[in-house]
Amino acid sequence: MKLTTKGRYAVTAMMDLALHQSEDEHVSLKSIANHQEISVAYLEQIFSKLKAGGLVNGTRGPNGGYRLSRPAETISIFEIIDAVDEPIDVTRCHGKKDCQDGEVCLTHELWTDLSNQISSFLDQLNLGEIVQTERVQRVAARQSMRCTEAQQTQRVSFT
Amino acid sequence: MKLTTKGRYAVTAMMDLALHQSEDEHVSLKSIANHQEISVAYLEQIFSKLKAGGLVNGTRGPNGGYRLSRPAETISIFEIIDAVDEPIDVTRCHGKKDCQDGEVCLTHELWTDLSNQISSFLDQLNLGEIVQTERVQRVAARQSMRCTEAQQTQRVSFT
DNA sequence: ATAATAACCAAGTAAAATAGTCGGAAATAA
DNA sequence: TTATTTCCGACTATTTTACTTGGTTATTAT
Repeated sequence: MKLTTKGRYAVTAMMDLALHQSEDEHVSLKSIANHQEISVAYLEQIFSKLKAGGLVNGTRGPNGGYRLSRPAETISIFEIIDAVDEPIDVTRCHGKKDCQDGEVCLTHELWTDLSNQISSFLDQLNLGEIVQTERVQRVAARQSMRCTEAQQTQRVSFT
Repeated sequence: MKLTTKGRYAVTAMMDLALHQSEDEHVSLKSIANHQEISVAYLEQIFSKLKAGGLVNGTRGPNGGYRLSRPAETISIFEIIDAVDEPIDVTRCHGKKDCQDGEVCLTHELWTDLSNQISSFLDQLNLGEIVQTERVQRVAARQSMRCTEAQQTQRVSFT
């Protein structure tokens, strides 16, 4: 299967977006980088795919950044991972059923069943609900403290 | 996550074992290699792990080979993959909860939930049941034809 | 006894995938 | 016009995967 750091980062970043975007404000990759300890350069790569997948809109320039293209409740975790990683598919032939001599192999059905299982699980989870859970709120609170500290030390090192 | 060719081959090979072992006969890696198009050398590597995991017993010498260490109905797919691949675990910190600054990251719970989902799905599937499905029986029949052909050509090339 | 067969074992290796970085260009707000 | 930010393509080090190679040991049939 394909569930890599990139996919995890994508979901994390999208949660950060859902947590911090407000009516008229955009969230910059820099702030996400601060919160989540991911480099801006790598986030750029991830967001170019998220954008291509129609999940976010970006605006350039100062005070620019990204926002979700639609309400968090309508964005599933599956969509996010799907946009960023190769498709989730645990079969070897990628569903083509030509695993052995142009015909299905012994275990073909098993892997497609598993693929479906994983996909439907991730598909029923949406960003909005997850972001509202107590646990996520708690972690987010911790992160915004961290962020404030970071900005302070940064200010000190500049003067 | 970890679900690799090795894990797939392991499940395939175990199904082959379940299909072909009889009361007193062992199944050689060579015959599995013939059926499933996996090299004997690679199968050896896989079976050393399956053996270490207590899933199969091997006997050396002519007419030797492997057999399941217990009834196929009591062996789950999860056990097989677990024995051969690294553990199925989609979290980044491998369950240690120290993903970020020694504390859990935003998405930690999400990945553990997914891990559990996958594990329990694979755990409820057992070799015995799967091997008896019509689909598997059909593929197995095709493979034993293939095998007979192979043996015939082999015989020809020797004389 | 000996030859053949088959598991057992350790190490090495080529290719692919992953997880990033780097250097710049274009847009936009102050 | 300068700082900020997205946008874009290419490059690269590391890790993982998917094997192979070259042997050793146990067992059976002849």
